[in-house]
Amino acid sequence: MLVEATVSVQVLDEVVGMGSPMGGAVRVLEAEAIARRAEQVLVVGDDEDLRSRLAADLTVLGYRPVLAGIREPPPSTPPVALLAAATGPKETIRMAEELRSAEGFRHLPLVWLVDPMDLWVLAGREHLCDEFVRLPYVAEELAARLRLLSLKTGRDGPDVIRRGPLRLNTATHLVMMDGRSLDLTYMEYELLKLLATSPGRVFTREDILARVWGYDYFGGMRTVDVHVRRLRAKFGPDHASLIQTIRSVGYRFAQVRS
Amino acid sequence: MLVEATVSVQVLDEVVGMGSPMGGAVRVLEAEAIARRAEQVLVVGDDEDLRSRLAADLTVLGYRPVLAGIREPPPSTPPVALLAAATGPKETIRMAEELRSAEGFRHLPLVWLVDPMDLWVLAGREHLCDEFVRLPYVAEELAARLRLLSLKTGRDGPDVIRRGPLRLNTATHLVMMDGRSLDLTYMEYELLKLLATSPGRVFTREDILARVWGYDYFGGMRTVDVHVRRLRAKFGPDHASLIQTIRSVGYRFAQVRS
DNA sequence: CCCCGGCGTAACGCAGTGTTTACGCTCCGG
DNA sequence: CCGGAGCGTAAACACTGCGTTACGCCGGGG
Repeated sequence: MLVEATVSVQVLDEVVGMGSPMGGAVRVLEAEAIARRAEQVLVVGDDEDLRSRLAADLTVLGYRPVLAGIREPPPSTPPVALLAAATGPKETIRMAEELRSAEGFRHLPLVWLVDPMDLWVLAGREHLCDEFVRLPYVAEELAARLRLLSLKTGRDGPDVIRRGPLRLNTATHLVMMDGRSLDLTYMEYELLKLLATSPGRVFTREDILARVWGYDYFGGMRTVDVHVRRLRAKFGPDHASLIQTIRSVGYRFAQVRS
Repeated sequence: MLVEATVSVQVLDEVVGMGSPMGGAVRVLEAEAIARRAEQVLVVGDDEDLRSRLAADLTVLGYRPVLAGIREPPPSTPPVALLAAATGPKETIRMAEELRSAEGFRHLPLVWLVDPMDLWVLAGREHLCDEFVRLPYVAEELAARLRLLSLKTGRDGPDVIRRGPLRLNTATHLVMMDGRSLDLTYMEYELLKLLATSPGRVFTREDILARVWGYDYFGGMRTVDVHVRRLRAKFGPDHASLIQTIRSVGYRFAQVRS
């Protein structure tokens, strides 16, 4: 499983690496399909017809659909979920809320399938929806949106955080920069994980000390500075600025385009 | 065009300045002024028909479209751009690459308008596309995607204070004016945050010193003046009047439509 | 026992910021 | 028309906060 995932990333990077005209694009799609053969997509909803069509299309696109009804708990934790409700937008909202409040699915990116007439329900509910597709959907659009979503959320799976040149596998504690693995100590890893899980967000030294060192920790603030410096040193000069200093406030992980 | 804009600003300032009773003519001008304050959207491309339809829909949706051809440089730097090409996807790619390599537009979020037949061009070009809309587009979908995009790029959300052309993200400490990011120092940021959280309310220098510099602070009042000046300088001549001086009283943030 | 990696603390210098001062302009009342 | 209060502006000054280095403690493994 781990080996498969690694191979996938490499193949995808190579494919993305070359810019290509029309003929190449087809090859890109095929190669991508092969690369992603292990990637699961959760399809949840009560619209049997839509669900089965999605399953078929996803299979062609190289994903592995995992079907679930609206009341049954999802059988596994795929990196992304499609919400397909026949009973209308109210049911979609309910499913989204339920998934977001369920342990293990809190950060699962949600893709809504929405009738154009029901688009109004999204207003003010953007926190429940990471992406949406207009019905009737087009398979190519679905594929493109899933690709964009995977780039934007920076997650290659439930355990892998991707931020620009950085890969952080929270399951194996493996950290990679530009494909080279970084040897981080425990505190360095925890600090980086905190910052990288919320790119752009500013953390004060108090925040960091409390959340990494523990709420009962009592020590100097400069501890954080020094650990940030050690991280930046291991990042190398090209990527030292991935962690930015906000003077008189704290630190933040840079907002990088994936 | 330039004259219109100038007039609008003057009228707005007057209207804001006094609590004003107004006749019909003033109302019209005020509406223009409000429109000027609305969030700008750059519409660039060679599809005249699509461009004008987008302009009309965006206006209805409360945005302010800024049109540009494919060869002319954009007249300003709005926070988001729509790419509308009639000559097909190759032109869209060219436009995206050009904008991304142009100084000042490097981080401009790009929304592609794509024919379903041309969706393949997106594969491997995700770095040139932050969002896309399938043609023929639906106005409600466009609105929803623009909203989602501004959430994801941090231009809107629960932590963002929106005041006219100003965006103050308290989570990332990022401050934007008309889509351009402002580089503020800590005191400048805190001062602006205080004023902007209560637009229209007048703060005396004592108020400001106590709430920004601390109740135990003891120093000259002119400190506030100097920091206000630096803020206005960074706002630029067009927006310097966002912070208004109330002679013999103090300062206040202008009341603008957010 | 010693060695060594991981971690916390202290000290120092510099760049970036905040503060003070000085001067000129504008507005307004006499 | 004059004078003063209030404010804008620029520049000099003072200092804080951060990066950086060095050092010492602690715990685990050889």
